[in-house]
Amino acid sequence: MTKLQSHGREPFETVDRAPEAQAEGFATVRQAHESEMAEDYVELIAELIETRGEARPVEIAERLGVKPPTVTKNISRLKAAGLVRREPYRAIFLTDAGRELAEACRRRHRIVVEFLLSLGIDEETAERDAEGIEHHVSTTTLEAFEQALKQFRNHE
Amino acid sequence: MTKLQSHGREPFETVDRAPEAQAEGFATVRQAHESEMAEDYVELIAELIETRGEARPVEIAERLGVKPPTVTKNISRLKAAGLVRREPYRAIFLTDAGRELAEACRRRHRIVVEFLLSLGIDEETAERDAEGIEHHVSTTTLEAFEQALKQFRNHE
DNA sequence: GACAAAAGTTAGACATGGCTAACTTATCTA
DNA sequence: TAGATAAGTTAGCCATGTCTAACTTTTGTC
Ligand SMILES: [Mn+2]
Ligand SMILES: [Mn+2]
Ligand SMILES: [Mn+2]
Ligand SMILES: [Mn+2]
Repeated sequence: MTKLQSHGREPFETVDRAPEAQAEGFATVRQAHESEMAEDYVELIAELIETRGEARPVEIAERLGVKPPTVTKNISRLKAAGLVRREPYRAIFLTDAGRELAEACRRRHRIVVEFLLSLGIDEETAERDAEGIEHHVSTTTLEAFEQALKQFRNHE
Repeated sequence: MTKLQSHGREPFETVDRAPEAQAEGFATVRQAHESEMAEDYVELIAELIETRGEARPVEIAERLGVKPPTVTKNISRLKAAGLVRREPYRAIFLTDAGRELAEACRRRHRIVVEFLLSLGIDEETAERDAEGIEHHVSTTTLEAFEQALKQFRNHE
């Protein structure tokens, strides 16, 4: 029976983890940030193609809130990564790999947003927070969100 | 009565937002990433001081999974930002501002972890995902998490 | 079809946050 | 207390993702 000195009802307890486990956690976050640019771009490109017929750098820049040269540079990185196909001065297309990644990202994005909405959060906040959160949600957590969402839909 | 062609039970609908709103969302994510290093460091420093008596670069490096020179560089940034006080080759202390930030971050971190745990997620996954998610949780969402947690604790 | 406007690219700069190699300082131990 | 070991720093490199300024290409209009 360790943990004797009980101190008046502390609702949370800081779990202390092994240093390596903690380090791995931070490494996971850094990795997530490395994939983030690609994920947001292909997701957006897929949506632009669907809703506007094509994906143009100007529009990508406008939606992401960055300047056109940033888009040019990043698109060429995506091309090098085999996610998009494109010739200079023309619209941007997704490769099969790009389309696959985009679909996975869109699905994940929607689940995160819907989950936040189910908590009573307003649409604007849900979208904003989801835009960052989505990249840090593991498969396990995504499934938990889906599960909670299902419960919510049955219940209310 | 718009939206005529109903297609077999689509559980999610992609909300299309104004370009500026979307851009603001991405800008928010970028800002969150700018504060992330400082937040993770002060949080960890506070915990090391509490549990080990002092915060040493080696230990910070080990826990973050980075090399010592990275810590040196980042600590000097934190010092420039007024979050940390320290002399070369000595342990690291938090300023009042640093302590305040650390407390807010620790609280937020705990809430996110507890919330994920309440969804049935295992501890290791909860901690890992929370490490990234915490930086993208607005006040609104944090409150919603707390609320859900309260419900959960009452219920089960 | 010429030319103006819009879209896109290139070049070059900058901040951030990682790294290694080599050096300095502090701590431990025989 | 000397010498070895551990801890910490410095210098310099790199990738990422942002920007501005200037140039090129495409598009739209008269
Ligand atoms: Mn995103
Ligand atoms: Mn997204
Ligand atoms: Mn974190
Ligand atoms: Mn993030």
